[in-house]
Amino acid sequence: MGAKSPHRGRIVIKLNFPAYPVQASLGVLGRKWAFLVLMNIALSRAQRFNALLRVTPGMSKRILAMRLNDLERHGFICRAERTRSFTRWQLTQKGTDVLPVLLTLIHFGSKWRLGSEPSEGQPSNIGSTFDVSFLRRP
Amino acid sequence: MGAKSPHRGRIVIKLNFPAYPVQASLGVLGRKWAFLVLMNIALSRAQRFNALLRVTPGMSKRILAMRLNDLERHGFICRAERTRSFTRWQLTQKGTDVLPVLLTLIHFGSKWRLGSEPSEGQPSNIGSTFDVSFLRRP
DNA sequence: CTGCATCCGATCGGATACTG
DNA sequence: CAGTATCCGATCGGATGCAG
Repeated sequence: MGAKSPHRGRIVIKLNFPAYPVQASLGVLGRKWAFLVLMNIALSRAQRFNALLRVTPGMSKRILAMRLNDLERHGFICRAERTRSFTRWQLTQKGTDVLPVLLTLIHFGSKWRLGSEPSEGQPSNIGSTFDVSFLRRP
Repeated sequence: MGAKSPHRGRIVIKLNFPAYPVQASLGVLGRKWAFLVLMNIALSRAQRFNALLRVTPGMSKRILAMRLNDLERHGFICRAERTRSFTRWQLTQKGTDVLPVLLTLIHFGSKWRLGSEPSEGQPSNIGSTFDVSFLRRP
């Protein structure tokens, strides 16, 4: 993936990413609610449609359905169970591999208290909470 | 930040993030080109307007200016030098703290070859390359 | 060289209502 | 319960031109 070539007597290393992975990631996960949906599927036992809807205040049914489709099409999640009355979603391997990104992002976000800065105004996600009450142990 | 309360005889831990950090981060960095601009400032010696423009094929002047403003207003970057003929941008501490996120994101993106999947179609960033030829050592 | 102003088509996502 | 269909205002970002 790297190539060397002389450049004014110096070593030049040129990396060329055919499809730049960062923006490509953000293209899917950067959409509104997407990361949140992924997290909630990852962490909750409530991987069913209305449950996900409940733990994500402010997100509409339509957006949830869209995000589930996006995430499924891109291989982040899959249907673990599908009866005639409900569907249960779960992470794929790829989806699981995103979690480290998520954690560093949370770490960063927490450190800098994103969302409470003066210039932030009204972030589009204001009021969205992350409810992990489902994490109760038996 | 956490609260315990009884719930059907089990322990319930409820975390409530007043402003959810993930989406808040993405609100700034998730916009098109934003992450890329931040990276190029971080890694290149070419922190000047047209230089950034050159190493980011496909991005328009207007968008670069917008992203620079966004990133500056949110404290990711600042002007290191401003003469009447040019400006040099550099990362702030906050901007530097984003790099770990970036690295995990690159790691993930590389593993899954984002952008080259069948269902990806035409990612919005197609053709954007990450040129680090400026990393030549003296 | 480093931006800002304007225009404009494309896309996004919220509200609401409907369906198997 | 788990979505789909339709509408619509808001926003985004690309193109182009102008300015300090």
